[in-house]
This record gives sequence, C-alpha cells and structure tokens, in this order.
Amino acid sequence: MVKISDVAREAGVSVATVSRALNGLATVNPEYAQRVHIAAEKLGYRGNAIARGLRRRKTDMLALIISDVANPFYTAIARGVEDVAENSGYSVILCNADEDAAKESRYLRAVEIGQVAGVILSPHSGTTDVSRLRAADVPLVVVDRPLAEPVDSVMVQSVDGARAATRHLLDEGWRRPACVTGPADAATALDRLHGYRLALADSGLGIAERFVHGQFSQADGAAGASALIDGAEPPDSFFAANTQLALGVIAELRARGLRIGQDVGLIMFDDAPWAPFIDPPISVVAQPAYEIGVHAARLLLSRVTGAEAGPARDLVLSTELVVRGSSRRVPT
Amino acid sequence: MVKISDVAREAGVSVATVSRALNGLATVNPEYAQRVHIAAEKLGYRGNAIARGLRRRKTDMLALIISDVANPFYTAIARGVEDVAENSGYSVILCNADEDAAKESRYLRAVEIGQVAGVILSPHSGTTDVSRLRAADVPLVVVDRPLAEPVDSVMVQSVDGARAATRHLLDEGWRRPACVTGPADAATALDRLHGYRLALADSGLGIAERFVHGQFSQADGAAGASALIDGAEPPDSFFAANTQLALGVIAELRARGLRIGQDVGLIMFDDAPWAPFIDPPISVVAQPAYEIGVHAARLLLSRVTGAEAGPARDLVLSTELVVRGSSRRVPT
DNA sequence: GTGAAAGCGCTAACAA
DNA sequence: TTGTTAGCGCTTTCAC
Repeated sequence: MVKISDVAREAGVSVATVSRALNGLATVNPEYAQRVHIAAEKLGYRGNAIARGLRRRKTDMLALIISDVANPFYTAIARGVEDVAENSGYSVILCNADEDAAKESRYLRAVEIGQVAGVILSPHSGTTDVSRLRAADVPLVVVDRPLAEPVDSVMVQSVDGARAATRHLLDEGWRRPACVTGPADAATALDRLHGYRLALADSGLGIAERFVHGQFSQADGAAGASALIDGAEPPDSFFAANTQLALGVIAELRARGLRIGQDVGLIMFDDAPWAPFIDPPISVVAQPAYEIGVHAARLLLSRVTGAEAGPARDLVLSTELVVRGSSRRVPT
Repeated sequence: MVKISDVAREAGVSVATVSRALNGLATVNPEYAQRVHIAAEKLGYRGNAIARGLRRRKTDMLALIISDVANPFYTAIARGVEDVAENSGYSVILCNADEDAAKESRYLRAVEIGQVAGVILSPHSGTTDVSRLRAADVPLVVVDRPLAEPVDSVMVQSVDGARAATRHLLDEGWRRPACVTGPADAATALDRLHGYRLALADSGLGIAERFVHGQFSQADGAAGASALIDGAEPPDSFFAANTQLALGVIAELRARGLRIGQDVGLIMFDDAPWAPFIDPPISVVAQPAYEIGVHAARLLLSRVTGAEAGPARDLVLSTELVVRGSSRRVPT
C-alpha cells in the first residue's frame, strides 16, 4: 500500500500539503499541487478510506437497509438511492434485512459502529428500535413503512392506492371483492386493508368485508385465497396487497380452474416486470419505487451535509392505477 | 461515543485488558473480564469498527459486487453469500454494478480502499480489471462469469444446460429452434449459444442455426424474436438465454398472436418466481443460484482466513432442466 | 502557504 | 496475566 507519506516524499513536500492538495483545499501553491498530483499518479496512490474515516469521524458511505432484496420493489428503490448518492460522491452499501427483525437489528448495529454518513431504512415494523442510531446522531430516512417516532420519511399513499384499486373492482361490476394482505404488524398491510375497507364503505352498497392476513409471501397468498374461497360467501374478486401475495392468489385460482378476468377479478398493489405477461395481464397499483429512492437519498444527503436542519419531513408520493386485463369483468 | 478508555476507567483496568476481554482472548483474568463486560454493558460501549479496521488492517466485511440487483438470479446468490458470511461473523455489503463497466470499476476501487476482507464479483466482462485488487492482496472469488486471469470461481454448467434445453426442444418435435442470447462479449451469452449449437449438431438432423445477440434486456429479447420471426425460415421454437430476454420473447410472441406451447415452443435459461404462472408455464434450465452464493462465500472465507492457500479453484455447479408447459409440442 | 505535530480509537508488541 | 506504549494512515490545528 502506498501511503500519503510516500507521495509527500516523492513530491518533496509535507504530508499536510499532500492532504490539502488531494482534497482540493484552495490554500495550496498551484505548483506544489501539481507536483503532488503527479507524484500520486505515478505511485498509484489510492488513499485509505479507513484512516480518513477515523480522523474525519465519518465516511462517505450511505447504508440502505431493505426488507427483502428479492422483492423488485426494494431493488428499484435501491437504484434510485444509488443514482443520487453517486452524483454526490457517496457510495451506498446495501444490506438485506430479509424481513427478519434480528437481521435488521444486526445491520443497524453494524451500520452504527461502521460510521456511515447516514442510513435509509425500510423498517421491519413500526417498533424497530433506532434509538441508538439517533443517539449517535446518524441521519436516518425511513421509506415504505413508517416508524412510531418522528423521523424523516418517504412514503407512498397506500391507503389511497388501495382504495382506488378496490373502487375499480367495484366499478367493473365485481360485488364480492376480498383483500389478501400482509401481517397485521406491518403498516403497509394495514394501510392497504384500510383503503380496501374505505372503498367498500364509499360504495354504499353494503358489501361485506372479506379479508385475510398472512406473511408477504406467495405461500400465504395462496393459503389466503384458498381460505376465502372456501368461506361462506366466496369472493368474486381479489385485491392482493403485494406481488408475492398476488402470485400465490394466481396459483390458487389456477389450481381451482378459476379464470382470471372472467370468473374472478384480480388486482395487486405494486407493479412487476412480469405482470403484463400473465394471462390475462395483471392490473396493478403502481408505486414510484425509483422515485422513492431518489427522494429518500436527497433528503438524507441534505441532512448529512447539514443543508437541512429543522424537524422531520414526511414526503408522500402518490400511486397510479394501471388497468390491464385481470380486473376486467368480461361477460361470459 | 463511548470509547475503550471509558470502559477501562469504569472497569478499573487498562485499555489493553478491555480490548483483550472484549475480543475473547483467553489470556485475561476471568474476574477482570467480568468487570469489563459489565462496564461495557453499563456504558453502552459499541466499539469503533473504523479504528479497529485501521489497526488490524482489515475488516470483517465482505463485498459482493453483482451485475444487476433487479435480476432475481443475483439476489438469490446474495442470500447464499449472506447466510454463510453471517455464520462466520462477517457482514456483506452489496454493490450494484448495474451491468455498467464504469460503475463496476468505481465499486472495485471503493472496495479496495475500503479495506474489505474479500470480494465476490460477477464481472461485467472477461476483461474486467482486477489487478489492483490482486496487487493489494484482497481475496477474490468470481461468480457466474469467468475472468481471463486465473482466479477462484464458482460457475454453472452453462453449456451443458443450454445443450439440454435445446435437445429437449428437439425431443419434443420442434424442428427450427432459435437462440436469443446476450451480448457477444458476455461469456454466459456465448456459452449458452454454444450449448444450443452443440445440441443442434448432436441431433444429426442438419438443422440450421438461428440465433441473435442483444443486451440481456426485455427490449432486446423482443427485438431479437421479432427479427428471427421475420427472417427467411422463421423459428418454431425459442431458447432464451435469460429471464429478461425471455420476457421480451414472450411479449413479441403474444403481440403476434402466436400461442406458446402450441404454435411455438419456448424455454429459458434461469428460473424465475413468475415462470410457473405465465400461461403456459415456462420451461426453464434452473440454476442453483443460492448454492452459487454459498460456495463462493465458503471459498472466499477459506482464503480470507488462510485456511486454503494453493492455486485458484474452479467450482462448477450443474443445472437442472425443469419442463413446464411452454416447451411442449401439443398437436393442435 | 507550509510543515510539524497531535491525535481519531483501537490492537499488538513489548515490558513488567 | 497485565499495563504501557507505539503506531495503523490520515486530517487538522497551530505555529511559522
């Protein structure tokens, strides 16, 4: 490893001057700066981020802790974050909490002692403990799911989106829509269920609620759909709270020989690359995932640099109803 | 921030003893160790990974640089890596190179100066420059795509898998299979094309090759299929070299009203969660993505800890042909 | 504008 | 076994 003192010797100046020159501090003789840069180049000097971080007491890394790398929604957020961070000279490290509270807290801890400049977190639940992070004064932005305490956040209008989706089902003529949602301790699951209920109430049709909770997984989507279908008054349509649940619902419907878009309607929260290719194409409530990442990163960076002080800010982005074939009610 | 000296004072011992006790070095009086742990607990001591890294000249972080976070194949690898790393007390930071050589080299650089214990890389191309990494003596394991130089690697039998897929198409009775593959500078694209060609030659049927290169993207999959169909002797079946390409092929086939599994056959390399839900379900050559991650992490860790010295090792995992509906040739 | 020197928090020699 | 001390490579006062 070539270090700063090597460059200093090569350039015939002090290490302090090398440091200043390399960091672009204006207070250095242009000629010396030139010499330093040439020497650094010649020696292939890379610097040592660890040492720099130790001294500066912070790094130029942002941590993004997401709930599930396998979910394209989160990876889209990641790309938004990365693009913004990169433009500002920060790198972002991705941590996969895997919907696991223990893993999440381990990463939170690692990140805390790892001295990152800031963290963006999609919390496992509203009770995720970020107190140490806040005590350590590490800027934090929460995405997708809110936290109990006041903290910068970038959310999506889950309730409105779910409401619009359900209303759309009703508008198409379906009369017994059901909601297959996530765990009762996940805000997103609750919000989407809430929107569904609101739409039912809005309609004034006196339609009974049909819903089921489960993990955000394909298996639980299938199980939920199965339970609903086997119930007293089986649903004629489904609103799935995310793509994994929807995949399960689709599987169950297929297994029972129910034709989507004819015998039964379906719409899901969150878009997916494969959604248009299912037969029929799946209607969705699309979320601006990439933009969530962009906004979160901008907000975080403004806190990191101190450009923004003040109280916690909450950004709420809206969703978009994308009607494809699955929610249509085709008279047979 | 509470530091080691604070703990030392609280416990009434020296910083060295605190360090030893906390790191579980056996050479410390149990009573002192006890006091240290209590003091650390009381003060909420977290340690400073930066300082530790600086002094030890290495960290307990592994870097995983993948080509595309949005591709479930890579995220599955990531989970394998994480699980192994975690069990050995390492954390893994994920970097998304996004199929972009510039981004890749930036991460490689960041990782190099960031002093990670080791890196797992799915290289953008065979010419990715890892010389500095090797010069810096950072253990490296390459996955999915090979590098020109000798380096530990974990690969999949792409050629065999592609060959089996194509042979299956032939066995089903398709007589004009085409291959839609990735860029000509990607080894995986080439290997899969090669396997396709081999199967054609194996058959002894004198079938003409039909293939097209493109980016590993949905758009290029559609364009490729379109070009092939508009060619002189249009294919009666397709082998897509990855899931994104396959999605494009499916879109194009749909757009032209061609019924998969009847008018035309389809099989793709790599499985996907949505594959069984397309109508008809898509046949695939499944890759053991998670296992790739597991093996890569184990190999890397054995290098990191010095348990394994010797020359570069190359692991090659086999694929599995999963026949669903799309490759079947149903007499109409 | 420049350099000497003092640490950042930690671990590892080295003594005791 | 324990404590003292010397750095890891860098940035940043503080004199000059």
